[in-house]
Amino acid sequence: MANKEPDLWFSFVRSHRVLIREIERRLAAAGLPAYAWYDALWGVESGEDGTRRMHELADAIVIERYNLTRLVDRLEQEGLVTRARSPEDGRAAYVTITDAGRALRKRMWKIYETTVAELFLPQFDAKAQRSVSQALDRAALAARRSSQDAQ
Amino acid sequence: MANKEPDLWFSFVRSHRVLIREIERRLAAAGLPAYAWYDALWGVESGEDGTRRMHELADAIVIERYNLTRLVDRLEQEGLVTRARSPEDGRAAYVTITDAGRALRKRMWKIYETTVAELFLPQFDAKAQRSVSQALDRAALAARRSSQDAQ
DNA sequence: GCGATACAATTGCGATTGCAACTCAAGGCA
DNA sequence: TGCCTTGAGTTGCAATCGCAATTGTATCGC
Repeated sequence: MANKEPDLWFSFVRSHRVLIREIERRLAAAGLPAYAWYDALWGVESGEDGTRRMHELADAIVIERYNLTRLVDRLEQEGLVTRARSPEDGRAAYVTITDAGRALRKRMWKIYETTVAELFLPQFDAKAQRSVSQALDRAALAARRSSQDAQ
Repeated sequence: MANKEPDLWFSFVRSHRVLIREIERRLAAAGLPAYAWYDALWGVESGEDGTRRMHELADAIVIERYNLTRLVDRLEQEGLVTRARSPEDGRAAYVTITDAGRALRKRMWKIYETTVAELFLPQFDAKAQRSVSQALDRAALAARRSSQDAQ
């Protein structure tokens, strides 16, 4: 996949794809929606009163705004979230999770968590889990900074 | 993003998204094609005589076959690869990289490698790079096994 | 107060992806 | 040989994504 040293990087992208693919496969096999829905539902549910502003949510789950708009459209159509505009700031849009949304997220979480706990986490001991996750967070931060610097 | 312990997993997916996004941004800023093309070009180029069979390539770069068909369509249209069928096995299709394909891959690689070397790799020391990449490979293997077992 | 600028969210449209079905060739095996 | 199953690759169509506007609102400087 590369012609030099960064094996770690290629292990990173390859394992990511394979694992996501397997999670998607198990979710689909259980008749549940795609992985992206979980992220969005959790992003909403974890906000104050199960509510979040759109751009805050987009940032949290690392998804482009225009895609979030339409993802939330779909969630709303399924009755998993509701939308509201803010009286204070006319630009702001808020998303709130519904009971159905919470229930679905929980069902997805069972499969999602099992898969991660079975295939991914056991490959790291407790100490490594901490240090690797910190290293990845630093990388994410560096990347965010870099893209902001470039405007 | 989750409601329990697997912080490592969420750091993993978050950092992956942010990093890929930044790589895409830099490639686009340099007027180069998307990240996916790099993968495909490298997958072809790294084969014997710069040639690979379709399904072998799909497997190597972790992409679905039907998507590979169309990705190769686009690469072929741009003159970056050529296609050929096998005389021995009438089912097999071979892809071969062209000089233009090699040149483009090299140009992309400069940006790609710089980004990874700048934002990602420095977060891990040499020992960690080895052990983490092994852990990720084990996870990928486990996931592949799991999906095969399920047929 | 008013125009220029910045922000938040959305939308039109073309490109890409995912699923399921399909074509054609190989490999059993009765 | 003839039939059935499997394998490799592709395609039709619907869903989703990405880019470049667009709309509407807030804020800043004068």
